[in-house]
Amino acid sequence: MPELPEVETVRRDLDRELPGRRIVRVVATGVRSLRRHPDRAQFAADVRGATVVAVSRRGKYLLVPLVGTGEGDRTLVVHLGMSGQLLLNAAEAPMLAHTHVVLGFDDKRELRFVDPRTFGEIFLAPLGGAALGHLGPDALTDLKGWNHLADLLALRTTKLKALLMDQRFLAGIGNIYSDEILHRARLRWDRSAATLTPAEVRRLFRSIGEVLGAAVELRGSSLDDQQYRDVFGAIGAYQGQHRVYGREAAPCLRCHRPIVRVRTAGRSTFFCPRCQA
DNA sequence: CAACCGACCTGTTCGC
DNA sequence: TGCGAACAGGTCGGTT
Repeated sequence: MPELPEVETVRRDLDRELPGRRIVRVVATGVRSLRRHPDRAQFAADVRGATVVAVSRRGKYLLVPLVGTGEGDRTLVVHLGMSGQLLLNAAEAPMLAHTHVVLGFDDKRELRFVDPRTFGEIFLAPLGGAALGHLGPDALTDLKGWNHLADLLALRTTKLKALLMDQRFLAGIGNIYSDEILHRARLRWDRSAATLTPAEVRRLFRSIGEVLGAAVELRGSSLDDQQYRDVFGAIGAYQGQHRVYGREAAPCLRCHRPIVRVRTAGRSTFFCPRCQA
């Protein structure tokens, strides 16, 4: 479910709400959500009593550095997977099904990790550790210019969409935003990365920033009004700006020809065969 | 290195 | 109305 804009929306809200708050209660029941911590009681003991320093993000991972954890300071890392939500609730609010981890704060609020499909996870990592070492530059904050992107693209023969979604190449882009970025850049999903002209690299660079930036402004995409929610339970609004994703057979908003959907590597890709080349 | 596949899960939607 | 199949924003590991 959540890609960079959704995770960034969660990050911004949590970074406004949590720093300075102390964790006074931990419920750590989710075996799969805490799969890196076979000893969940130990995880709870390590987190209890710690104070949130800040909330940052790298790609689709949320990073919550803590001071005062069991064995020195560590970072709480959260990945939402396909169906994960982080909700900031009053302690007395009813508990949703599939709530796997609850952090109770010293202001009577709780941060709850809810995740029906359990593809997401939560774990503690050493501060500044190598837990996320496989990630490439963050697609929103680390791309310094179109030459930087040109350098990354050089020598890559992969298809553009696969490359944009490869978290080792650029961190944060998933199935929705890769399609939206490539449509805005007027590039086909199956173009080999190494064949881009300088003008095309520039279009791709601009499109990455514009699509992700606009999606963050609108607090992400909530496709079926049930899935992605921000920490207050509200949906995003960027789905109303989608130009290709979920629009099979609908007219392209640029050239009015029908949008086409293909399945590759088990997932849907939407594009306009006329204006993407 | 690149492309594809199944696996990991639950919930919702679609077609008969 | 019922029921199985298909599908869903992600990632990993294995195979070709």
